[in-house]
Amino acid sequence: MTGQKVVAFRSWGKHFLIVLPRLTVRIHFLLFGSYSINEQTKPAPRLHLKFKNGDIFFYTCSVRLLEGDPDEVYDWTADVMSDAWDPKKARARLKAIPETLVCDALLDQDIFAGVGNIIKNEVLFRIRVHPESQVGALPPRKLTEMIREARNYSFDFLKWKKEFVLRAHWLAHTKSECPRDHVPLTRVKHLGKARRRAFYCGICQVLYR
DNA sequence: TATAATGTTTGAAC
DNA sequence: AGTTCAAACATTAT
Repeated sequence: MTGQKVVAFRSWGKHFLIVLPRLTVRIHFLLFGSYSINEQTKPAPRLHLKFKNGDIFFYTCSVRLLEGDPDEVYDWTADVMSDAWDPKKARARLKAIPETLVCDALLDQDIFAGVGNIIKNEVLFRIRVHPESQVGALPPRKLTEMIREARNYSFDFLKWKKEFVLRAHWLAHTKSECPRDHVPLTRVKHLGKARRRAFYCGICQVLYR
């Protein structure tokens, strides 16, 4: 990497990419990762890049090198925040896995790259779909909504995150009462194949089977 | 203060 | 050979 110029900073889903002429550094921040620019703010950086005009530090993250052109590695149409995001492709991919529970489908990075557990819970609450619904049982309009809100909520997430008000906007995730029906939300510790936390309302979120 | 989680990879176990 | 599962990573809010 020494002496090579950064060609681009990019992202695909939860991957942050530092593109150099012959290789790409792939950062994944996992649960607790962070970065700082110019000053080191934490004890042990996983990666420290020095440039003529400054520095970048990455902490507690996964760092991997990718050979070659990222356009050969990544399918940008699957990235929910990309300009290249293609909802029709997402729909086709979902059609191929009708038995899959929607709670697992939303976390599938090959379909919804970038969507995580918080977004999963909030999207399903917004569209009033029970997390254990089967993809193939969703009415066409609900499927459309799920695909649309996966992208939509991701942009809300980013906006609120930057304003430090993300948590304040959660309607279901970690909540104990349904803001619509004022009944206790169901909290499941390990739901679906992904075995991730789920928060949902048994009244307004419809189970499609 | 102890606990659990916004996520992924690895490797053992089945 | 395929899947399933827990551990590991190590920080932070609750």
